[in-house]
Amino acid sequence: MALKSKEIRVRMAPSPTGLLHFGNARTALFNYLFTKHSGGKLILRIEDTDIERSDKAFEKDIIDNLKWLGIIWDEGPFLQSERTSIYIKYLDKLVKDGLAYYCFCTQEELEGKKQEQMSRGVPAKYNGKCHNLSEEEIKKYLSQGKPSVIRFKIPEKKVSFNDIIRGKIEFESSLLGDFVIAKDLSTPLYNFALVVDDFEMKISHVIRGEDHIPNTPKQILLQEALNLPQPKYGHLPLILGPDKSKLSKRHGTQSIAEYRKQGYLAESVINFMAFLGWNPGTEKEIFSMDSLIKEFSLEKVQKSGAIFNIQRLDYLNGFYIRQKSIDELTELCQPYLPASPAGGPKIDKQKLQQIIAMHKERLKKLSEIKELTDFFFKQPQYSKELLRWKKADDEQIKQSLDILEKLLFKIKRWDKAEIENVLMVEAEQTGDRGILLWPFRVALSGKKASAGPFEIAEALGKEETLIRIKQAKELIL
RNA sequence: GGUCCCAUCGUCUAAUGGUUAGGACGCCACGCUUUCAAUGUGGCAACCGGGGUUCGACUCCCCGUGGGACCGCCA
Repeated sequence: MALKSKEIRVRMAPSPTGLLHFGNARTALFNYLFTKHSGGKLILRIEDTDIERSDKAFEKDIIDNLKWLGIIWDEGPFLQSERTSIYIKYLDKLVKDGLAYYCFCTQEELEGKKQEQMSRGVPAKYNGKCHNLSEEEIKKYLSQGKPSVIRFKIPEKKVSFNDIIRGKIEFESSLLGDFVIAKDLSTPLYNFALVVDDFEMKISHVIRGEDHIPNTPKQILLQEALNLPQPKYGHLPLILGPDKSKLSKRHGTQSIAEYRKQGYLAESVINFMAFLGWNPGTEKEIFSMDSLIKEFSLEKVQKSGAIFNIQRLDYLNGFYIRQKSIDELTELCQPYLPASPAGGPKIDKQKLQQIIAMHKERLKKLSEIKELTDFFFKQPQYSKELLRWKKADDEQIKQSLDILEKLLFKIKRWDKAEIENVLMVEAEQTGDRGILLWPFRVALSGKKASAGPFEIAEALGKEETLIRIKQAKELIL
């Protein structure tokens, strides 16, 4: 049965049994892009039928991070746990119609069967043992309180659907086995609740991970039994770990929250995720959410899985950081910096912006700002050897520091251009600028790699700069 | 084991029967530079294999092979 309405209605249906991770988030993004591109409505549905594993904290994490990413829905969030009365009607009908039945098999019994089937090389599926139970037997077992579940009676037929991304996919339903659709009359399970909800919410397109392909025939059969329309399906390729298996916890933390905490920008994560399985067909690689919406189409989605490549995310994040204004970037870096300098020079807002500005293009993620700029907030600690430029001896280093001290002391207008002017004249005369400039930079930063010494000196201020030169001299003695 | 899905540089990918197989990340070299970045230039690097179809296959078909997903009273 085809959907009557032309309206495009799409759902994101995460289950709150874990944090929002790259897999979920990418699926959510593609749902969002598809919906917005086609002017449809996006519905957020929380699939929390499993009360054991569902957690409000996860639900909150998913919602918060979806918002942070800029993936905004039009309706919901709807919680399946609050919709049981709706499912019950449909479940009831199915049982009354004889299309679903009680099963009293124990889990041990079932597990043994499955192992046996697999070792025999036949499809692992339920054998339909309880399908032939009589009314009396069922009543008896039920009144005895014997544990039971409700299974859907699979009709034997070919089930096929036309996947938007993959084309025709066909299954033989006899290989499926009667699956469990509810624990009891008031506790529906995933496959059942989903089919009812997709109908109730008038979902036109189901866009989800490839791992759901095997669920699709089950859901189609359920739709047919309930006489419900069939939405269109599109199965996205999986995001893979370095070992090419489905991305999961064993590949390390993949939660969006964790990346966010490390200082990845939402725009980088979005741009990155979009290209995991999709590309515009042009050589353009930098996309904002708006331009993604404009150019996205499911037809251009890849069929094969994409390995999660952190280096690319880092590159993108560095790129987006460099696009930020100093104002904005300073704001973003603030949480990663010490609240107040411990023993170092006073740092006001303008100074802070100066410091951020000189590290802008060295940043791959915001959290790195701490390590990069720590010497502004406290006296640097370093070994004497670090002051040595190439094969300079102690005497040479001392001489350089003396010259620096003398020249810097005389500077009236303390800004980086003036400092550079004064020092470069001297540095050029030595024939190797490093003789003067390397110890200068190390004395100020205590690092073997840092931003340029002139801008550091300017930000540090004349007094602090001279203090640090003196400290370097003490080290060399 | 069964079912299903997939297959271009290390990675993400372009190519829709005719290209020196293109771009990006990463890597290497060089330039700029006191260092590290950023940046510029250049380089290395791929059509899984075998059969067809065709004047011509990365592109279409078949068979292998390889990888993956699923086979829950999870979603």
